[in-house]
Amino acid sequence: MTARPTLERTLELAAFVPFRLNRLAAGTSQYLAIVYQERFGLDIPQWRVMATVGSQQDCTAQYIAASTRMHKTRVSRAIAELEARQLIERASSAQDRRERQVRLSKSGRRMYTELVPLALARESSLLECLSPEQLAGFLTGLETLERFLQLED
Amino acid sequence: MTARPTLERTLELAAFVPFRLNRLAAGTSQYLAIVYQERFGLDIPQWRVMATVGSQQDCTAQYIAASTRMHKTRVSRAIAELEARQLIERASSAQDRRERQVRLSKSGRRMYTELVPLALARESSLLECLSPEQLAGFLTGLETLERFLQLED
DNA sequence: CCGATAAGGTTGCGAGCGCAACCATTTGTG
DNA sequence: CACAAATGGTTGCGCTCGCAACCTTATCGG
Repeated sequence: MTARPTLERTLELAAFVPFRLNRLAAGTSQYLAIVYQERFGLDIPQWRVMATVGSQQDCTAQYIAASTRMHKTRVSRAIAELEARQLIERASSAQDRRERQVRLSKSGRRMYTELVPLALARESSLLECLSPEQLAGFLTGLETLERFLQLED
Repeated sequence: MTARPTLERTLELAAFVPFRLNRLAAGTSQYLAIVYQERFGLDIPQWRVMATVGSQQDCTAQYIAASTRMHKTRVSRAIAELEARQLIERASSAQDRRERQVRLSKSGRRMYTELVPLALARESSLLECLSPEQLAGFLTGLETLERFLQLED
């Protein structure tokens, strides 16, 4: 356990948890990039939109923004690019003509069904470096931090 | 424990660890920003340079880039801004006139001694949401992941 | 029923970042 | 000793992102 008094006069960045979490997140993204980027030519916003639309068809840009925690302009641009690549389709909603329903196209769904197992396998291959007890402990801490920072949906 | 078969055909982003780690890192940065940003007017690169130079005086830009894992251009610009604010000073090295030794100025050191306790306290206040056992388990998993992804110095 | 306000979504713009190219200096090699 | 290659660091450029402003459509209040 790395207990540490609060009154220290120096700060080692390599031991500072916020820094380590940023570094870990970047490393993890890098580790995952090989599946969505090199193989499918998606960047992170596009990948997140694909993942969201794939599991929750007929959703709005707003819903995507909320559940991915991305800014709505970032979502808007990712959607526009995916539509240009004909991976998703948009239809104006009948009830509310401001919003547009987003769904996967045929080729989008094909990519999705190919992409998801690879992404999940990559996640597993990452987490396999942890023993079952380590994984459980890590996820418990992660959940508590998420609740504390109100990061859940 | 969130065991999950690898052959699932759908992916819930909210349960996908790489996504959750990115979200946590962003949330943590946000949580920390109040000390270095609002109070001292530093952005993240500047804050990291300050932290590094403060604990390791007379280091080079290269050393800062390596230990913060930032791109050397990002470091170069952060240093230039901190120098313009007279928080750090640079002196050309005698042995190798390409490199420049970076150190905190008087006012830089004053800011550092004010900043470090606040940052550490903020880190503690974040981690206090975890029980001691949760913290230990979380840090253990974090370390293992760091080793696996080769994120250490 | 009309005007004000809000909500879904897009776009112009400026800031920050990484890549590649560059300058200055040092090190290695014939 | 000279020249090629490597290293520390900076800068031009294009890309991405978030903010603010905007357009369109819905909703609310009188």
